[in-house]
Amino acid sequence: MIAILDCNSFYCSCERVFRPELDNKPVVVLSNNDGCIIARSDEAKKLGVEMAGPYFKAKPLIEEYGVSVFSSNYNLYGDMSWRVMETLRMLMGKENVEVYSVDECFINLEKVPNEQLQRVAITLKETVEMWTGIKVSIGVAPTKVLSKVANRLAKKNKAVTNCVLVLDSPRKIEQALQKTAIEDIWGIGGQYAEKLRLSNINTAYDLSKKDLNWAKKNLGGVVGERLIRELKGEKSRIMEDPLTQKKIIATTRMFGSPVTDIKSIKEAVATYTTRASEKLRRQHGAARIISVFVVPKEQNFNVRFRHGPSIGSYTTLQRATSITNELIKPAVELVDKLFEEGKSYKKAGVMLSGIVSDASLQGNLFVPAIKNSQRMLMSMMDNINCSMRDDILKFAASGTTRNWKMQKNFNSPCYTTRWDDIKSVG
DNA sequence: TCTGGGGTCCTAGGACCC
DNA sequence: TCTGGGGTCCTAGGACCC
Repeated sequence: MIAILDCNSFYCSCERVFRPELDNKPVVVLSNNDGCIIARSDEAKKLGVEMAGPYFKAKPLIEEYGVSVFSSNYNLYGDMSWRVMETLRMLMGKENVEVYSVDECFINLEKVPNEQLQRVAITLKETVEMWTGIKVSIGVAPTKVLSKVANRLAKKNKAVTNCVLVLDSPRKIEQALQKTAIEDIWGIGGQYAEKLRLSNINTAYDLSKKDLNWAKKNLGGVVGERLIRELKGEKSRIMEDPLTQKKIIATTRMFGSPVTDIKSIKEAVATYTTRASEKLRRQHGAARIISVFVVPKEQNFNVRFRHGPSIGSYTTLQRATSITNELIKPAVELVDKLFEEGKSYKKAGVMLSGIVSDASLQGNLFVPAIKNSQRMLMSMMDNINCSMRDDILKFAASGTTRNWKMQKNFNSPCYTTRWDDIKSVG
């Protein structure tokens, strides 16, 4: 059996751990740039605050009910996430925990006898909550997709399930599938849901009855086929190796306000490249392809949502590298190619791909070998930036004024990752 | 006035190779 | 009087996830 453990209203819960007076009060967390709402506590959901809705639209409601508002604080969430995952790795063995996202992970329960599943799940839940202060929900079932179904129902009926639901018999699975609408299945998005509804397939149960060839034709080939296998209880998505490296590393941001000068865009791109190469070094990788894109601010007021077209280009380097300044140079050159005088931009991004492991770096006969001193400099900068504040050390290309920086008007302190911000007691 | 950021996997089609 | 078949790699684009 497989479990999925998922933190309840994760970002809100993180904020509340350090502000216990907000327990049982409505709380929301905003996306970067304070643009839209990306997490809501149960109390905020009940008030009718919508997920992913723009903040300015929900503002009247938020003010009326005195909802607490936070800008996103990814240092805090990343650290709290690590604590949750580390707790589970300690309890179940790290080879049995697959981190799926910042607030979710799959847990392999193959070795747990069926009659103990419920007890084990409850122990996991209680231990995580006690050690980290973060509330979680757990769904257990024979496959990943079914465990997602279980998890969703566990959360939906908190009063009955206490946030733990085990689907350990064909009858329980069938009932759960009947209670799950087609668009609530993991892997069915808006497009497919609409298509399926037109064919009169309305619940997960209906879909589980379709045959595999039908899925192959109508549900995106092997992806759909696997999904239906999973719904039928046949394992088709296995536990994945936690050590695999990311294939793409991206750092992209909206600007705090539209930008019209190339210098600011170059500074932003240099800064994003710095961030991205830090992520790259963290997984001991090196990248051979660097792409840069910019998004012009649309002139048409009717196009209000979803980023307009982005304009991008990429450079393939002679050899893979993880050294920041070797990546900044081509990145900034790409900006020269993309930027158009007189245009106004609202977003830019950097993506690293063609990633190989640092250990297996392919040399290229025509470029000199990497200098060790560069490597040491990089790792020193990473250490200093990590242990002190963000960005204490940076490259001159990143600029010092940064009027493109995003807005964050409701920031909470970095309680767990910055010495100056640690809570004092008594 | 004002709508995020960072990923994954898959398919199709073209280029190229033997 | 007639032009294969199979494989790999790359890119663009679609769909989905949290």
